[in-house]
Amino acid sequence: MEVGFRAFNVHLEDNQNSPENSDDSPPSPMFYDTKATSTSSPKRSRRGTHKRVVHVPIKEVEGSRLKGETNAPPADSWAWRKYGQKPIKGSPYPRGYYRCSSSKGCPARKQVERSRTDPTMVMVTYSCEHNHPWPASRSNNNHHHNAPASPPTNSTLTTEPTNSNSDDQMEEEPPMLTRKSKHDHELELEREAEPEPEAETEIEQDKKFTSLEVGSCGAFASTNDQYAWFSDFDATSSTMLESPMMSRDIVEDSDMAMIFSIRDDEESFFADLDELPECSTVFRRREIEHCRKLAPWCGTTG
DNA sequence: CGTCTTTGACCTGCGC
DNA sequence: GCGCAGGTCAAAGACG
Repeated sequence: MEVGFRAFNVHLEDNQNSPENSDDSPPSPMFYDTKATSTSSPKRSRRGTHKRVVHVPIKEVEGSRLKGETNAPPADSWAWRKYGQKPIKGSPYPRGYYRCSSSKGCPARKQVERSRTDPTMVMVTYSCEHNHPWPASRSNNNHHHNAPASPPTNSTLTTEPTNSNSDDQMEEEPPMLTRKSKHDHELELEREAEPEPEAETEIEQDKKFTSLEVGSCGAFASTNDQYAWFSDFDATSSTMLESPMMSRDIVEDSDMAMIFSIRDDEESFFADLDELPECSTVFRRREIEHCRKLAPWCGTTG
């Protein structure tokens, strides 16, 4: 199973400086101005939508790789359907275009492209938000272990999604699961179904987050389901922190700041875990503990 | 049979 | 206004 959707680098595509460019050379102007301000045409509005760029280690992606896809989409719990692929000038890797297939009219889209400078990373650009709740079937399972992660809020570490309203909400980047990975994911969930000691506290956290989330992600029903996918992240502190969703609130916490500072260590730590395809359960536990060390509030109610 | 991937063509936005 | 590049559509084929 995909260890989860770990965004090692999350950036809000805010016109201005997209730091991520530092990572990937900025050959494509898109990264700088894609986020236009007017979403006039519902159809092809290249710059009409806000985009969030997430860097994900290819390793994770491999887990969900579909038939030798060069850059399979990192797994999140939404169902994505590929509708196009294009070679990008300046990049040796093509960019894949995916749209949410969980719901028919869902405008959510994402672009998956391997990093030019770091082939081990894939850049996932999300645009538009889901106009439907988190897939119920999945959320049910997810609820088994709601992670105490972090407050689901929009925004990101670096920039505040001025994007406003609807577009931004995408934050809900769900731990997506592609067709095949979905199955695996569910199997994993079954294995993990066992309640954990932290369960209660996690629930508390969940409640807490629930209240927080409301309002930030208004586009779709703000319910636990909405963030059910969080469970996929689980206590993956590192993931959560960098997830576009939670970043903002988290960052507000001084503790979190510390976490960010140590993120490098975490990365290496989790990187090793990545190697383990089915360590999700252990992984989560360790993450939780780790998280607690880093942030006392993590995994506890107070 | 339904869904998804692939792929070429078309459309739109932007820079010159 | 023209050309380039990115983004999307839609048909065909593949897979479960």
